[in-house]
Amino acid sequence: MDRVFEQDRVIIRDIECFDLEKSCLCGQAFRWRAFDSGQVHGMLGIVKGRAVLAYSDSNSLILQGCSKDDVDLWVRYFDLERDYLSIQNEVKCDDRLCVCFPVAEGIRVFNQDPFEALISFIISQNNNIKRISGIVERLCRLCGVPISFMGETLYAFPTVQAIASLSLDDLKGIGAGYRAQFILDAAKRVCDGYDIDRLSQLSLSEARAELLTFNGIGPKVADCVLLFSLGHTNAFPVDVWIDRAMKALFFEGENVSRKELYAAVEKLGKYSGLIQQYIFFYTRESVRKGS
DNA sequence: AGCCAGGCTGACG
DNA sequence: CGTCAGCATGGC
Repeated sequence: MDRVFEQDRVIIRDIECFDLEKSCLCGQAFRWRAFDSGQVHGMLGIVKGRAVLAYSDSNSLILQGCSKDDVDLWVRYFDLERDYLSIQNEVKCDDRLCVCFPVAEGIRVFNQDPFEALISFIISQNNNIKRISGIVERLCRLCGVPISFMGETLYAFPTVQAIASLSLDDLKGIGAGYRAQFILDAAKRVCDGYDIDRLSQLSLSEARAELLTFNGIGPKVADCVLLFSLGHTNAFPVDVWIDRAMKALFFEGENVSRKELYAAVEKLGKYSGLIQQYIFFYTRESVRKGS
């Protein structure tokens, strides 16, 4: 995985197992969208206030608009240093999980900003991906820092202070509904000094217990934050899709208790969270195509 | 027109 | 411990 620097872009070569579009649109992050610059077609995103147009060319990832100083940030974000080849191969050898491929081939689990993940997944509860994306986007337009990129204005995910100083009506105005209070509570708590990053140092169960003390955060949202932003590759978010899929794949379609389900998850090992993304994508994809 | 969505809370048994 | 209504909103 070597890097080539050009004037306004960086080329990262020799990347295996990376389907950029799938990874950006599979529901783990809510701010990526397809974009056509006229010259290249790729994914447009903004992370930690840095905008980028990312696109693939054979085994290379090209980041247009990326400065030299930010390459490490993106390598970390896209989880490019992890060996997904061996993880995928192991999953393919599992009789119950192999059905996820090649549908889910190339999905990588991103390392998002923890505060953004915290707020985004609070919004995600009892909600659908399209509407979640809309609410997050309106939140960014409401109080995020504007950035000019590729001829348009993008908005960074708001700072902790920016969200903490919103009113309940501001949040209801962008469609957050009953989650408005949860968002505000979380932002105020972080603004008052709660250290989210510290959760990456704790064990999974300790970190879960911490997040469960937030108003509006339960087991599912907690695991999303831990998996998608804090490096807990064995956090395993169970939503309605995963619940159905796990029962179909592991329990012959029978209804089992949450405890039994988590026992099966344990056996998937330290990368169960990554496997969860394969299952999630496969399940939703097969529903979308009908069957 | 209803049902559902990357669920959680509080009440109740 | 498990179950369950209620919750705001809009996509389908």
